[in-house]
Amino acid sequence: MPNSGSESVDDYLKAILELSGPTGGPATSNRIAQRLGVSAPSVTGMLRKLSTGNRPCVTYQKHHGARLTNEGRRRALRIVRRHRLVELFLCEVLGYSWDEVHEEAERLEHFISGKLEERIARKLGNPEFDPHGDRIPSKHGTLPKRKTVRLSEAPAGQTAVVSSVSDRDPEMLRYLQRIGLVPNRRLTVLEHAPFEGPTMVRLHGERQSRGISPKLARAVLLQEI
Amino acid sequence: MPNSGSESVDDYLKAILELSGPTGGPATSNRIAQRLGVSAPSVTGMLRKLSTGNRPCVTYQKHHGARLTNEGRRRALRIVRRHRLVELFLCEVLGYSWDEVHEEAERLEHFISGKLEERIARKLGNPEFDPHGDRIPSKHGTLPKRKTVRLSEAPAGQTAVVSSVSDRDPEMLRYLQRIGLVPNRRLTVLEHAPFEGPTMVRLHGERQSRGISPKLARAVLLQEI
DNA sequence: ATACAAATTTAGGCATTCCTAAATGTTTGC
DNA sequence: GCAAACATTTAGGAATGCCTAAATTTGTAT
Ligand SMILES: [Mn+2]
Ligand SMILES: [Mn+2]
Ligand SMILES: [Mn+2]
Ligand SMILES: [Mn+2]
Repeated sequence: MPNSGSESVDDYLKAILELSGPTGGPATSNRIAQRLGVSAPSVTGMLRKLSTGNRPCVTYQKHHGARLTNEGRRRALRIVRRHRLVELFLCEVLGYSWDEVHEEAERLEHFISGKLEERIARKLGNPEFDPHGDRIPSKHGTLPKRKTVRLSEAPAGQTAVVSSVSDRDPEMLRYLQRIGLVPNRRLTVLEHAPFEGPTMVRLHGERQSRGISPKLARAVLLQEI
Repeated sequence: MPNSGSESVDDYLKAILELSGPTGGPATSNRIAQRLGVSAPSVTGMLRKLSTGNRPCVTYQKHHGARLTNEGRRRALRIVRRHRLVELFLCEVLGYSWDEVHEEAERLEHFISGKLEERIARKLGNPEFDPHGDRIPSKHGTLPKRKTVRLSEAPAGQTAVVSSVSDRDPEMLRYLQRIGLVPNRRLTVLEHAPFEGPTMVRLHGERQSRGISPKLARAVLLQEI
């Protein structure tokens, strides 16, 4: 079976994809362990397994982290596609709110057949973005990368549009929704207050400026307009 | 964790529920093994496990099969509810045909959260029947039993309505659909031809009578009108 | 250059769930 | 009532994927 892959394997590949970032640098054991909530030795074992076989999913050098192979990247993107399609489907078709969908998708992503993936995508009109503003990889495994910057690192004075927000913390999502810091919202970055202070922003269409905690500001990606 | 239950456990409980039939008699190891496609020793091991713990799901006496406890029945019915809701959802919302849904539901049934179950049921208007005519257990785990008889055992001369059809063989389902032998269809049983011959029926609204193979006739349940 | 701290791997185990081969219990035909 | 036929359990073991404790390696800071 050249095409197996368990729930665990899926999650490791996805974690490596996300930790590699836009650069495609190696993901270290500890980062993977932290993200997946497993011990570091478990990661070592899995990396060894993923890097062997006739179609390895990662290249792995002891003590120097893991990178996805083309095969691994293809698989990871397929899971990400399913994850984001499921999230949007739950919102659009079943009335979920955007803070409820990530947890559900994290489970379901592993059990969506190719046929179901296709039907969901068709039902949604082959969408390009999930509810949090993240791009949905194409059915062929391509994912155009956007030039984005974290709100926490955007230069003061810049006017930009919210590209996406992190989807992992429901409470955070509810707060972002409440203050209107959602994908496609325009805003101007006023300043980053010193000593780990808030990032001050003005959401377009509102009079008052608003302070965003560093933690929140790191969870919001902006795109130039 | 009193409320765990893996995919495997789910499938064993469901198998025991279905093999017990309306009488609630014990399900034997070999029948369970055959239905789940595992070896008999695997079943013995699982039954031993399921029958112990602080909230056993089955009662089990060596060499004499297993019965569900109330707890086990509750769990099994929850899986059956999810299975049938998923089947109907795939048909109604995602355009699946009735021969495609069983396989997909067999996988997904294990990963539907209570919340998702609820949303699906609501979207479908709290339906009572799945696409093959089987009753969907209520959210509270009740399943009214219908008085049915297999077409293969219905008395000649009886006029009845198709109650449900077995959903496990896609090819069979496509054939049944093609000839119109579907839930709610009325028909009259003409005779059972000897030597394992066909059951002759007349579907109401058709002129010609039709021969149904014993195998097919065993897969169709009738209800008196 | 070296010693320490941090990151990572190795060693040894546990839980699940499955398997085959062998032993044992149950049922049935005579 | 008994032996063969059949059903079921026991014994022993494999694959996954996880863990903790104990090495080991790496990189940094004197
Ligand atoms: Mn998500
Ligand atoms: Mn996942
Ligand atoms: Mn089914
Ligand atoms: Mn199943």
